[in-house]
Amino acid sequence: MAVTATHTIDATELRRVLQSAGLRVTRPRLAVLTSLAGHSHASADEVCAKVRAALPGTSLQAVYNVLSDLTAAGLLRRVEVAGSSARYERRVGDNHHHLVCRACGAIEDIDCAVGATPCLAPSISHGFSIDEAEVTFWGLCPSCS
Amino acid sequence: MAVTATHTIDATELRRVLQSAGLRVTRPRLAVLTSLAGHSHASADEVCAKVRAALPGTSLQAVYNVLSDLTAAGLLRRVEVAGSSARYERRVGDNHHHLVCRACGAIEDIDCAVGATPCLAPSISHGFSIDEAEVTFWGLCPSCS
DNA sequence: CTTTTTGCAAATGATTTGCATTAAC
DNA sequence: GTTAATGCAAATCATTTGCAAAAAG
Repeated sequence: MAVTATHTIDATELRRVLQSAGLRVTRPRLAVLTSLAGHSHASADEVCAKVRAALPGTSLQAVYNVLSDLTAAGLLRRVEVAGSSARYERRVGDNHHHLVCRACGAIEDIDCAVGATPCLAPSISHGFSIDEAEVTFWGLCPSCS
Repeated sequence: MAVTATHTIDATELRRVLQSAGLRVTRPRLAVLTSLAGHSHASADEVCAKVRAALPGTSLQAVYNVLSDLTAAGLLRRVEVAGSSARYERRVGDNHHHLVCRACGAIEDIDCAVGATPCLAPSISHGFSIDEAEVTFWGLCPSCS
């Protein structure tokens, strides 16, 4: 039976991504990457739900494994925002920041004004060698305000 | 039996703090506030250990209750850093930031260069009304680097 | 055929909840 | 005396771990 065209296009591309990261190409991994297309910030649960739509019977633990492997390989970025479970996104390595709605938890990406890493420097560093400045903007999204 | 002098001084001050926040003055609350003196960033477990030194038999759940009440009353600030349990500090309302060691988890306060809240503004706000910019600087502390 | 992944179950850790007892006011 | 806070146990939630069965290269 033929694989649908839309999946073929994605899969070929994603297959390459996995292989160049030295990871085996598996159905759960392709499904996780596919589910995180666009600029979504999905939790493990949400990813699992989307993955199951394409690959029924996938276990939540398998999703956790995949997310962890892909994050370790640098293919995903794990975003931890106070008060909610971890979220994952495909934008990596560009040092962007996040805007979080206090009411509904919605997350938006915010491009960093400065391209450098870290993009900010504190006045006093207490002798630390700083490699990243993580910025979270808190507020209310248009629908909640 | 006499209360020790050092406790009396603290307690009088702390008692006022609790009362002006509309909270009852209890031994566990005084002990929690005392344990968070200085510029410590302690977890619930650490607070509990310190509290028990002064007030043996205090339950961890009571400490959680107290921390939650005091945070809700604005007497404590809860700091959540990715990868570790929540920490509490007594510096509130001054919009300061944190410096975290990736290796040992040590946390230092960083005064915000700007006094305003939020101290930063993103270039694009996606229609959000932003009230806070939370900044976490990641790096290695002097002992770990 | 060898090694990595998956899937399931069970464990862990942080935190919250419910409720009777106790302490503040 | 009322009302709020404590202490204990049990529940919950996100996440990790261990191991046998299945799939990838």
